[in-house]
Amino acid sequence: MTETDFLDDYDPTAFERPSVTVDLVLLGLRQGSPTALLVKRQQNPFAGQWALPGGFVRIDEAVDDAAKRILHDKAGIQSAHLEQLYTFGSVKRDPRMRIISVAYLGLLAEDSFASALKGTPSLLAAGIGVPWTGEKGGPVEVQSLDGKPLFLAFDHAEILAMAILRLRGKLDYSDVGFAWLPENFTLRQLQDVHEAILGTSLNKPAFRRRMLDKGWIEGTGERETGASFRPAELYRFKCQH
Amino acid sequence: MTETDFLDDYDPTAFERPSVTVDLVLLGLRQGSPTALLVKRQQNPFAGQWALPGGFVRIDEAVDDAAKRILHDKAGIQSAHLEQLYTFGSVKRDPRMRIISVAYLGLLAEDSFASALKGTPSLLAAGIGVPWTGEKGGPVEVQSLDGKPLFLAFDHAEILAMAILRLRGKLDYSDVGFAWLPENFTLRQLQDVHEAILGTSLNKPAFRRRMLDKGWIEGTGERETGASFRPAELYRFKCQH
DNA sequence: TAAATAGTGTCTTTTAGACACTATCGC
DNA sequence: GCGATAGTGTCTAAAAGACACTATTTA
Repeated sequence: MTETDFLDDYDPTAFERPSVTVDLVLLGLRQGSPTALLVKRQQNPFAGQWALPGGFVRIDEAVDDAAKRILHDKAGIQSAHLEQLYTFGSVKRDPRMRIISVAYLGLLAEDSFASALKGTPSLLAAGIGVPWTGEKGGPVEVQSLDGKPLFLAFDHAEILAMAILRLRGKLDYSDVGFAWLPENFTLRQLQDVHEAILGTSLNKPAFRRRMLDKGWIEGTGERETGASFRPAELYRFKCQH
Repeated sequence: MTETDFLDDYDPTAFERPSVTVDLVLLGLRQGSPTALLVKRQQNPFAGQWALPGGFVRIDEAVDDAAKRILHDKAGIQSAHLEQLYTFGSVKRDPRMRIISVAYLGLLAEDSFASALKGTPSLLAAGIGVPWTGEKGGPVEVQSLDGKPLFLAFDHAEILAMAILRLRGKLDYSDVGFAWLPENFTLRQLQDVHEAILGTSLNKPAFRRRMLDKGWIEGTGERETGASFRPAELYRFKCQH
């Protein structure tokens, strides 16, 4: 509240305080589909189920910094596109105690995602199921890469659903569409990312026109290598259009 | 963090916990301009400056419920369009102690706004200054209704700026544009609200077409009264298009 | 009938989708 | 030259802006 007449009414030290945590929705692109990084719970509650990586916010640490620290400590990732998503604050979301959790959305480039999986064996890559195609939100269905359904602990399915909606919503007015691409990329790759996020197919000429007209990207003059056909030009994202 | 192997590493009871508060950005429309409700701080820090109404989240209370309670207790408002905005979590945002604040955006219809001002004398209506027109965000300039600049306490100018950007961003894909209107309204009133939020003027025929094509509103067959010229038809918002 | 605003018809401009076509690479 | 994909030209459809025009009410 940070407001003095309220402090008069309620001395904060006289009230029990909630714990505050950060939960990370870490999304990458695997085989053309959005994929989340999860950790398996070893103990109750929700033992054996999967959860978002998370951790406590320390008393001398900004919430944003806690998110970065947990990204590093829990997922072994040095840096990623990280942004605050929403704060989940219902009373009983953790059955043990009052925990308010600030959720963050992190987008991992392909190499980042792969090395996190390799370097931290407790992590699992999970595909995002049907309601990805849905509109309204609500909990999301998640499945392991071999197709088995996974059950997420706590309200984490709801958090994941919100992450996905945010991603879609921000796709065409922010730089989130570039987070899953290497520094230099082809327009085809960019279109693949957009199609994966939106879950639809897009018109090629229209997509090119829009992307080039926005002025967010510029050609490098270089071309992709390794293709057994005509190589496409490589583009790069011009920071801060 | 609601994740057991983390609980093993860090016993939450062993760590000092932050206080969690809610701050409300309560916006109404006064004389065609967006206007915020502020309270004057009586004590240090920031004594004499203006702040957003706020209060502590109780240990047995959902954050959303805290926002509703503070809306009622601090502003005397029974109900309003209230949605979570963002969580401000830097370490030194309150110089006295560690406070993490979850900001909410509330939109008040004209009568609600007026009766809040009347019923709670400590509240002030403040106009929103220049950077309202800006694009990027950053702190916002605020002025009293007679044009004098006001200085907001803490990071509240930043919170207010974010509220404004959120409002603009959600205007054409959500129902926020109706929150400032009575149940029955004319298309001219609706356009005025949109123009106030966007800070631009809009094309009348195009605006009508878009609104009617969306299917969110329906005519009532009634007409406005009290006009000294041709009265306009009254429309109503069809909940949940 | 004058004043003032509600509400509409239509032309132009812009933007998006469809689709076919040309260009260029490795083999 | 063949296969395959990059990249473009152009037609069409849909949406948005501009602007003038008609309609309706009060005074």
